[in-house]
Amino acid sequence: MKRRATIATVAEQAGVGVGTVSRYLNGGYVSAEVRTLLSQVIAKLGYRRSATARNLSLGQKGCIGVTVDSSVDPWFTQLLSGIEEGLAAHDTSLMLCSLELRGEYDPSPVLGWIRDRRIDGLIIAKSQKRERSLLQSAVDEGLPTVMVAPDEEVRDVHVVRCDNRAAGMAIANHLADLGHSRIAFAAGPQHSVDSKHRLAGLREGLAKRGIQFDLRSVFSCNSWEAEAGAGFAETLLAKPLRITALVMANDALALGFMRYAQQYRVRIPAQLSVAGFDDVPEGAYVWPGLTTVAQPMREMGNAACRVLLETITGEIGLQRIEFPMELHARESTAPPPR
Amino acid sequence: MKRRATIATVAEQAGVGVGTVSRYLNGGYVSAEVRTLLSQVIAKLGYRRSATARNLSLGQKGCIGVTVDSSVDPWFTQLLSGIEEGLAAHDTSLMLCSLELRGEYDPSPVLGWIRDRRIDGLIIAKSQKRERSLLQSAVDEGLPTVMVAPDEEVRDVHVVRCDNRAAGMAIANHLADLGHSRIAFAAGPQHSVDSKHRLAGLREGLAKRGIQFDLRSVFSCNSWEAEAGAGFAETLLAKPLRITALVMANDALALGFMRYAQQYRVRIPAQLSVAGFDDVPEGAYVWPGLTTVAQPMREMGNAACRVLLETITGEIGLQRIEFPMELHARESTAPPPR
DNA sequence: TTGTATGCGTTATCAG
DNA sequence: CTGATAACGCATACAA
Repeated sequence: MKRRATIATVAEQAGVGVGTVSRYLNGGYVSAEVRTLLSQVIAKLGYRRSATARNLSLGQKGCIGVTVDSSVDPWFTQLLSGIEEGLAAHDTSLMLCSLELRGEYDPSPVLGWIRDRRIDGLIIAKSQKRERSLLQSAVDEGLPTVMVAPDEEVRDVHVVRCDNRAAGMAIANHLADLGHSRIAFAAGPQHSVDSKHRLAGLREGLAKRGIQFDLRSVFSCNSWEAEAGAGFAETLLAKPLRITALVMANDALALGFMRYAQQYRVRIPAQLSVAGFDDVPEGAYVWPGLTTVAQPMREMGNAACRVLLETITGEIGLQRIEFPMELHARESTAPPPR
Repeated sequence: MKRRATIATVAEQAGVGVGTVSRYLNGGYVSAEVRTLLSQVIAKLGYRRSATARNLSLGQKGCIGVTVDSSVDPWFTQLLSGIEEGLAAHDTSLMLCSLELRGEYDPSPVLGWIRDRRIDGLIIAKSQKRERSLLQSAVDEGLPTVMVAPDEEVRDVHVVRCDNRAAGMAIANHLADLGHSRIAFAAGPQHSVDSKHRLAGLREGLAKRGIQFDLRSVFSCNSWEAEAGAGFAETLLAKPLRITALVMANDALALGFMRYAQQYRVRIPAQLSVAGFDDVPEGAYVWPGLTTVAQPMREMGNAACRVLLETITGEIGLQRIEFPMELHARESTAPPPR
């Protein structure tokens, strides 16, 4: 098996200098005759330029990193598609790393990316408190970084997120329109600002409609996972229902809740309306379909990508992009029982 | 902002040669005193070695590619976790690329990886006929490749897959045990060998139990997607039900079917038992929970990774690993109505 | 054990 | 427009 052709091989075969070949490859000055000659030689040799060598010479990496708690998360998966779309036609690859594997949190691979400068930029999805060290490293190293839907307040890096407060208000209006007045909210993780904003929006929206909503109607699942939603259902449904509508802090919780509720013969939405946030795909593939407020995940991924690439090439100021969320009313909400 | 430290900087500061520093970094011969000296200098300078330069010198890339139709697929997502686990502690990164974005099939990014030798190895998940060109390129370039659950017969590269025929038989026995005798099967894409094997196993299993199963009981969805399952439900349920149990070629189809069926008040499993294949997470989070035959996706990912890494370093013969699938009986199957 | 010199494949600089 | 030549940062024979 003979050695792979390099730029030098091409130059030699064509009887020109390597500089000329390089210029040809990158679209610089080169005479028409040499141009056709080179295209032939390259085709004959099957030459491909080495991305590694090119990146070394250019001082870049040719890829960005994307990290998230778990790549199994359907929300993230949608975002990822958006990022991939944004990357298409940009000759930049995507490196992926889950922070939590087999239940163990280990950010060291990503720290490795950052320290060893393996990536030109970094997208951190859905970060929480524990991602602070990661963020700090990225900032310290001056690595272009964008956070998507961070679940904390963040400065120093680009942020792409949604208006969770408005989303809460959208749900409030939807439930008020249906005629509900006895409504409860089940929160996510304790320190989640997303959960807090969604609740705040809900309260504000209900207040505007003249519906009172006291703190005894606020429960907590302490998690974003479906299991927790099912667990909450177990405790809530153990006692007689005092509410006609339940707002879960996200879709996963809502789906977990519905699964448990249906198992125990609670009729949704006849007895109880249920709503969530995010609009993960499963919500549309259960019965009844889950009413929710959608995050435009793909658009967010696109935006994150665009901002990151622009930061890598030129300089642009710190971006803070906020997308609206959109109510998707399906079958899990209906007028309350009389 | 001063220039980044290189191996030369370290060597100079420590008053040794670059070779020594390199050896220190890679665990070669170096005296104890120099060793401690270097560790101090490196810490003080905050030196990190460049992955790019190292890879250029070593003639490797330090990362593998993973590709699939769509990274949104929950089946793939589980596999991906397994791959990530297998990669952990191997100082190898993972590049990801979906073949189909916005509904357009475009393998060129992956072809770019292969031709430009951007990756040390490639994992192709769930490949179909249209991935043949990709596979061919990989083989031509001599790139270590493993296919996971290919939906065709494949030679020339490593294969990690499941025993779909046995899975079909497992479903057959399960339904026979419950007392079903009027059973139908809804196939996936036309040329899918997985779908064919699952059907073959089902028929064989039923035959062994003395249950007849004619070709009029075989339908086709021509797809693996939930929408198709719902579409199939629409046509099947338009006529009076002649069957008591339905086996869908995979979980996504089954979930789509169930969603539609429940919407139109078909009681599952009271009127009709439904089963699928794969065991995607959603199957456990709908009501009734979906009876299915599980693929051990994480283990498959691990195996694919291990085989690939071994192929990259040493030479190992062509592997063909087959995992058993495992019946997960949940609530969507029950004895037939009397 | 250690230091030197060379190679890895490109790009960029700068005289021709 | 073109062709040497110097980076790019590291690994590794080979000589010391």
